[in-house]
Amino acid sequence: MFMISFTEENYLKALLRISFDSGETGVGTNELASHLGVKPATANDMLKRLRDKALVDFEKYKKITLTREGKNIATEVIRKHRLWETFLYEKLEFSWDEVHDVAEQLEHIQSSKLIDKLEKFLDYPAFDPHGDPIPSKGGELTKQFRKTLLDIPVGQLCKMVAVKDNSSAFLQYVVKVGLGINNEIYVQSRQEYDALMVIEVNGVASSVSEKFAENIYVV
Amino acid sequence: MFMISFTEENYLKALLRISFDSGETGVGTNELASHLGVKPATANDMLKRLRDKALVDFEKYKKITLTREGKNIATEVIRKHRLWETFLYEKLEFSWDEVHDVAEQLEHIQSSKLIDKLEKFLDYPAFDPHGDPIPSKGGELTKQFRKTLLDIPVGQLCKMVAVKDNSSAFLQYVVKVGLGINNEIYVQSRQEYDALMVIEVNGVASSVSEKFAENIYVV
DNA sequence: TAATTAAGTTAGACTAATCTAACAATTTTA
DNA sequence: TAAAATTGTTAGATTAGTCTAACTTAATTA
Repeated sequence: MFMISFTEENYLKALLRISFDSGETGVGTNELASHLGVKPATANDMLKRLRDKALVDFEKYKKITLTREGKNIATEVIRKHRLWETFLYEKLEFSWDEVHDVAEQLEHIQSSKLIDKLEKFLDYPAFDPHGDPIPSKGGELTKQFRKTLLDIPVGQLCKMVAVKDNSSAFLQYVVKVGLGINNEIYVQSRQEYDALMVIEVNGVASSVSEKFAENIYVV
Repeated sequence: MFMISFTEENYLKALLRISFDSGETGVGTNELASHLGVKPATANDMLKRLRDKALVDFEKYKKITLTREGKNIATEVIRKHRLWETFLYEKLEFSWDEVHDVAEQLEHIQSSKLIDKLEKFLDYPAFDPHGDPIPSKGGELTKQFRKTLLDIPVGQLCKMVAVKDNSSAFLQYVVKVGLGINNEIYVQSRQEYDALMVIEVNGVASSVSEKFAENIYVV
């Protein structure tokens, strides 16, 4: 098996995440490029290299899909990412919004022994600190149907189980509203015009935007 | 402060290690190149870049030294390396000879918060699993005068405190002889001709070469 | 359906890190 | 001290990953 670089791993991971989030198999070049913060031309070059390595499939001007091997690698990277996040949160006392950026680096450490031992040390966790499922060794990224706060009607109570956006900026905002995993949220009202919502968490009411609401997963 | 790459960090670390081990301040290009497994020309190119960044000092055809800033970065990399080794050994149950290679990757993770929290989690260890001292935050690599097994006269008892060579190959050999940190060694005999020694560890006698003996630190 | 806009690709260039081969300076030694 | 050996440097090339600018194809819409 040939060497796979740090950068290639990031492309594969992005492809899996995008297709997973959108629910569609194929991913576009521009979509991928903007997700990775590179220019479409750059992504196009890399995609050709990944195709040569049989990690992605696509025809000129058509959507991109991961091959089985590409998907396996991407899943493994996500597995590592989420295990490291769990380690940082549970063992090193990192806060919820700090774990992502460091895990972005740690996920690329090459040592299957390391990740297996880490998993054991953490006692085989099923979810990371953001509520996302951790794939098992050689496993799949499980598709769980999830509602967002946007789907909850006015007057209903729900419970936050995970977040979609893992950026530090968003998570700090979530903390500021008084929210965390497993907190209950009561939907007080919603504006027709711009979907601005008033929610109540632990007795404190806050206004949140549509963009905010669609990044909060609830049950 | 400008960005410092993975590779640059390795060059700085190598410069510190070589000058530390040899006891001399200046390091030669060939010496550095062979330590890193690259060609002298490659090392020379990199050294010019490091000089531009004010991390090393040297004049054409002269020995290379680290600047204060270069030394600080190198020391920090070594600090990270040794803390990660301690983590792998103590928390993840890695064996003594397995920790080095993984720590070579982990030492380049950029997050001062991570390394401070890791140090706290490990309860501020002073030595890594190979017996080498862990520099404190912002500290120096302490020069400890150390004798090797080669310095012990026939008929004398000593105690192994550390190893010089951290390669997996060497460490596996050490384990095979029945040696570990803090084990007592009795020097039974030594050949004049090639310095071949017979040592006794826990009642078991073994023959070891000069090369082996000079990589074992004792008190 | 033809024109416009969006999406995707190509060509050519740049930087970092590496190499080989040739050359220059320094050190050793006969 | 002159020749040989060692050590260090330069020039020119290569690869991965990125860019800009120009171009092509596909999708949308008037």
